[in-house]
Parts: sequence; C-alpha cells; structure tokens
Amino acid sequence: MPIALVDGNNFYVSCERVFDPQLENVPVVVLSNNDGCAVARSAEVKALGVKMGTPWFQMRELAGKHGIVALSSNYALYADMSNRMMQVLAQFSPDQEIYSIDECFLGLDGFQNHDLIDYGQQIRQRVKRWVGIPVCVGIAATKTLAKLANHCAKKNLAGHDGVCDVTRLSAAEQTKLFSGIEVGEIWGVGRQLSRQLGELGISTVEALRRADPRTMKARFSVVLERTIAELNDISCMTLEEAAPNKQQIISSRSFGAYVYAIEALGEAVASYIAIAAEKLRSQGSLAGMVQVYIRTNPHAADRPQYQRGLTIPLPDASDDTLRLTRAALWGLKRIYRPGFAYQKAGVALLNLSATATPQLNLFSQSKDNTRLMQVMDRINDIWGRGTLRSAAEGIEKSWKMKRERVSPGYTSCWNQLPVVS
DNA sequence: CTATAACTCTCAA
DNA sequence: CTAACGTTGAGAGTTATAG
Repeated sequence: MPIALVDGNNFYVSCERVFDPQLENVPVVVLSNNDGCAVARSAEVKALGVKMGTPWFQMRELAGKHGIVALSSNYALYADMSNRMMQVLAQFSPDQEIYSIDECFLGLDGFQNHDLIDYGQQIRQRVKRWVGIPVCVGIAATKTLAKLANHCAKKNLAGHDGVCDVTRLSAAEQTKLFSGIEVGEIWGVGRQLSRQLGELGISTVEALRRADPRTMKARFSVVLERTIAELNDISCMTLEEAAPNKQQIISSRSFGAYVYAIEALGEAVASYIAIAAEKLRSQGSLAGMVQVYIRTNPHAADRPQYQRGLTIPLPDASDDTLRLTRAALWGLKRIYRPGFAYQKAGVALLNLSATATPQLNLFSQSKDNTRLMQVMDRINDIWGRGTLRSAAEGIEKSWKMKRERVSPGYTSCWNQLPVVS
C-alpha cells in the first residue's frame, strides 16, 4: 500500500555539481532556455531569496554581489543523469512510475515489514554514492501524500534527515504537521486554487484535508474532490508504470535575438518540425494536423504586438518531416505579417494516430519518404541530431537561442571532456 | 436537441 | 554599451458547431 516519492534536490544544479565540484557550497542557478529565468537554484541561492522563475537580468546585481554562478541549461546532461538515477531507483521496487526528469514514485507493496525510514535512507545513500545526486524520500499511503511527505523531507519538518514517512505519524502528529503547511504546497493546488481556497478560509493542508468533499466538488471540481480524498489516505491515483503515447507533440522556442524576416522564421519552424517529427516517429505515430504559431515579445509593452497561429489539416496523416515541414511553412506564409519583431515561434503535431492503421484517403497524392526518415533517424541517432537535416532548417541559424554559459557535454561528447593533467 | 469538436483555463516539472 | 522574462504536456470545463 505505501508509496514513496523520490525527488532530486535542485536537480539541475546537482547534476552540474557532479562534474564540477567547485560548484559545491557556492550559490548556483541554472537558467531556462535562452538564458531567461532561474529554473533550478542551489540552497545558497534560495537563501538569498531568489524565487523560482526569476528572470536572470533581474537578479544580475544580486548575483554580482554574492558571486552567484549562473549556468545555461544542459538538457543532454540532465537527461543522462536522470536515466542513471532512475535505473538505480528501480532496484528498490518492482513498481516504478517515472513522473518527471527528477522524480519517481516507487510502489512499496509488501515492504510493510521493512523499516521504511531506514529503507528511505538506503535509497538516498545509494543514489548519492552511485550517481552523485542528493535526493529526498517521502512515504505515504497515496501519491498526493507522498508528494507532501517529500516536501516535509526536503524542509526537514519531521526529522529523519531527508526522509519522511507520514504513515508512521500519529493522528495528532499529522494534524500538527499539516497545520503548518500552506495549501499551495499540495500537488494539484496551484495559484488560482490557493487564492480561492484562501478566500474560504482554507489556507493550510490540514484545513483542506478536513473540508467536505461534496461541497468542494460542487464549488470547484472533481479534481479537488480527489485531492481531498487522497489527503485522507484514500488512494484515487494509481501508479502508471508505462507512459502512454503523447496526444500532441509541441516544439517551440524563443529566439536569441528578435527575428524580422519570414526566411529566418521559416528556418526556425522547419527546425522545430524536425524535432517534433523525430519524437512522433519514435513513438510510432502519425500526425493528422500541423499547427504553427509566431509571436512578438509580450513583455516589451512599448513595441507593436502581434501573435497568430494556424492549424493545417493534412490530407493524409503523416510522419514525414519533409511533408510536415511543407505544411508548416505554408501556414507560416499565411500568418506572417512584416514589420514586427518576432520573439518566438512554435509548432505542434496534433490529431495523432497509430502508424499501423493509417487512415487511407481516396485522393491520396504523394507517398511519405518512409525509408528516408528511417535513414535520417539512424544517422542522427549515431552522430547527433541535426547531422542530416532538411535544407529548410538553414545553415547559420542566426535566430537560435542564447546559451552563453553552458557546461560541457560531460556524458555525451568525448571531445568536450575536460583534460586532467 | 445531442454529440462532438474546438477552445480556454489551470496545473505541473 | 544596451536589452534582456521557459517549454511541454495533460485534463477538465465551457463554448461553438454539425447533424
């Protein structure tokens, strides 16, 4: 019955520290794509009051004063470290749900005889020793409570140094613990709900736990009703071990500098299609519609604003990068307006269906380049993505995102390994 | 009218 | 020197549309 939620401590920062020990005990932030906002903060940075999502330019002064090291995000590195961590964690239970890049649930059915706090400590030690990443472990009867327990473990609200087992607490201890935690910490309770619950006088976990499920369902939603049940040890969310195929695949990015010309926008759109189509093929799906969208910078209030998207239905569902690209570029031509400073473009593949049973169209014109796509995927898998690509993606890619402080590909690129003498 | 498609809002990491 | 603020995906609920 018990479930553990294992979560890496400021995961991206910890990944960087594994390969550069000089970052240990130093304030470190990892920035989002385009070096925009802080997406991971070391404990030292959190102590300086830097909030999640703070734009880098806003904390620049503080960073200078306190020697904050800022790094561009290096997703190849984090994905690799994540895989290693998940493999180690899988050794601790036959039931694992990988929930995100840095956390997973472990089903602990049949482990009731173990000392779960001790088991949690073993998990922490092994991941630290074998992968180098510090993690915390929350244990409870439901996923929602396990997430909450993990929060307690991270904040060390219940002792036991990085592990919190809620099932071991008495009713009185639970009441005390939950009374001290804001509702917003609960999984599924975001900004809007926190505010509205607050207006009803429900501002702590304990208050929501005690709220009447029927009333709350009527006032808010089934989702909140389920959350309340989960807070009361009634499990409503099962462990999902196999990730289902995506229903939509999106690829979008901000540019390193403003883009004005449709030619550059087209290169970006073609590049994003290539990324999305690769994911599409890897899950064995076909796309029935292609969406393309462009926008100016909404934060630059003094500049003229423009934002538009278009969804293009395909005559036949396809996974052919070249066909999807043609559709997207056709759409781009329709929505493009000259004279604007574009900051971002994106594409989405929608209406996904399985490759095995393609919907046949009586009026089908062209055939997909199936073999070409297979060859392209193999080459790019071996030599890195973008090695073989359509000319539409462009060569220079002057629009590509800013990554001024990226760490080496420690685990993914031989010639970026630092030389130790 | 109903069934479904399309869109909006919220949440999460 | 200046300007500079992420990405991807899901689900629920609402609105628009087709038949």
